[in-house]
Amino acid sequence: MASLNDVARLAGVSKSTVSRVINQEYGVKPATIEKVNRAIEQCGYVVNQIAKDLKSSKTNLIGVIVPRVSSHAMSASVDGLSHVFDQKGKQVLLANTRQDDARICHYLDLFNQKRVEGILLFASTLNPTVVQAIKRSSAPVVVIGQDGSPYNIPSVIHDDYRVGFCAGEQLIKAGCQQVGFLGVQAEDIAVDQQRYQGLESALTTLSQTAPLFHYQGQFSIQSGYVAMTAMLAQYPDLDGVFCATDRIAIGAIQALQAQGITPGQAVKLMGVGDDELAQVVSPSLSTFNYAFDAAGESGAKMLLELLETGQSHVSKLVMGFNYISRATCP
Amino acid sequence: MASLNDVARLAGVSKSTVSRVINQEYGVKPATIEKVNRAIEQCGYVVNQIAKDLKSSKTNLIGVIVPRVSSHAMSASVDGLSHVFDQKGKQVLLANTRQDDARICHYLDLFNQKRVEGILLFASTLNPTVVQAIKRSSAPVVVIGQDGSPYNIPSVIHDDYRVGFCAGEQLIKAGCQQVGFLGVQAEDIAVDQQRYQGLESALTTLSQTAPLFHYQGQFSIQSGYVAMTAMLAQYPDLDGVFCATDRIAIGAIQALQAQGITPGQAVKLMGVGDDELAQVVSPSLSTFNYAFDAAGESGAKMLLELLETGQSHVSKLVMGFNYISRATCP
DNA sequence: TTGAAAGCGGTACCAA
DNA sequence: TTGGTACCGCTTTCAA
Repeated sequence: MASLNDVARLAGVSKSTVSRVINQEYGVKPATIEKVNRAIEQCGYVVNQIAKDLKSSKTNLIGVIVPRVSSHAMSASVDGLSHVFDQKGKQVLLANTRQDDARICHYLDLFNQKRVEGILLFASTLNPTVVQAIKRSSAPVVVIGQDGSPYNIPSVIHDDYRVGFCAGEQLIKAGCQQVGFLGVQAEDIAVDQQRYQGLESALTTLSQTAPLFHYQGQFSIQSGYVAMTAMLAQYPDLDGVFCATDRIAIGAIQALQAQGITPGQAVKLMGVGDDELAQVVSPSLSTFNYAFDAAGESGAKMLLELLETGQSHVSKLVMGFNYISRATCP
Repeated sequence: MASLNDVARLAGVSKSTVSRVINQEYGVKPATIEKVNRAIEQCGYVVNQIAKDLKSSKTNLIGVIVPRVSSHAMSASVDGLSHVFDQKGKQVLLANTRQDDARICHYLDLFNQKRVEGILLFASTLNPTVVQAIKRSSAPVVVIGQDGSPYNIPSVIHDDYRVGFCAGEQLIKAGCQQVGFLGVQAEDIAVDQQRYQGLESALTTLSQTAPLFHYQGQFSIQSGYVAMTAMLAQYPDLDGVFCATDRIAIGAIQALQAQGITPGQAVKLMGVGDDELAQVVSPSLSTFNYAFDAAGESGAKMLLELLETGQSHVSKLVMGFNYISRATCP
């Protein structure tokens, strides 16, 4: 592949001159420009950004680590953030951990070697190993989805505790007295712990009851189905279920229907995330709108501010939400 | 940020020696290794992969261009391909055109400057400008989703014509006699043209009729709704609709229901893609299973083979599909 | 207006 | 076993 040197030789000028022409610098004789451009054309020269990056120690690269991309939350977030970075001329290096948290550290290190300017980490857990890896990263890291502020890590989170509380409120308002929670792994503070605690708080505060159960499954329709089936057997009297995600809720709906129960009547339920699925499923699923694209954008902007000013004024950004009432909890 | 030189000075040895220690090369005195490692620790040295990349002219970088990531097809494909690249130690540089085809060329050029080793392009159109940009790319390009073989561009495609034909077959078998097509922009050969032509061929061959209409809208539920509403007004007698994607079909279902028509009875319909939505919507949507994750993987493997052997034995890979019969076309 | 040379942070060959 | 040095491809003084 042709280099500056090749072009220079071909045009019969020096490297410096070619460099000047390429970067449209001031003070090159038009005739020389012409000569050089012909040479560039002739040998199909393409700038070597690697060499430039090395020389300037600037890569315009942003690392993004995700647990997977095929979920409403992830794909919307990635669309959001990529737009922001795009406008700033930053390129996105994408790493997919496939839900294997151990790989987070691996990618954090790899990204630092590649000299990314900053890293956006979509975390489902924030264990000590990960925190440590973040701490030793030279590139600033913004965490999305979990609260890193206790470790002084700038984060964008959803208002998970309050969502749980609202869910409790709504279920109580709808007349539920036996309410359970379908969550995920305990390590997921945001999705499992916070949402559960919010619910618990609402139930104790507003109706002097405690959640009937706290099931911990996976992020899938399948898992929601299994969970709901099991809980239904164990607590035949339950009349309200708060599901940590819409997909889990969809599984729960299917499980209820399999038992001849119409969701929204004897048993009310709701999910979180406003996945397109929620609008489409029948009966339609009451849920909370989480602005995932905005969260991605916000994380990106936060990181950019961190890069530009050396520090961000916001150390923790809590995204709001809206309750969307549909058929499963009218 | 500390460099080899800094470490060398700190350890009182030469760059070469530090390099040897870092790369665990053979023939360094244990005491020296110890010294160097202490120095590395002390100044927090991190390998500069940019410098290595320049020296070795090898980046381990793969460029991936997508029109957007928040769709079932895209997100599943990206999950698939990232797994394959991961295993080979390749990193993914992700570009999001946001459905703006003009940006494809921009990214192709940018990626070449960044010296990616290869490019995976998810295309919704393959216009002459794009073809030209692909041709001048030094990094090999594999196209996914559109057939580039006429231009001698290796591609992974879905069997769009045959899907259209099968859809026609199924609708006819279900008794439909007035069948229309809800497509997308004409530039999308695969999704709009091929699927339509397959349908047309089935109808003319098997029932000596022609499609009632060929509507061209967008890739969204909303657009499907609008389209179905309009077509229903124009062709009140229609009894079968083939939708280019599941999301369009979902919109169509909602439009039918808004008119008091039960999809699957007087009007049968089916989509393409086996989006999770199709399983969840009510009545459930008959569709064709496209293995998007496998398509992503295949594209990745094809590209890797191209990189390793200099040329691929496969120049066009056609992915199969399965018909999934559900309530909208029993 | 142009060229020579140093340097970004590594690797690799040759000498010592 | 170690160090010196050239070089990867580009930018950027400094001189000419």
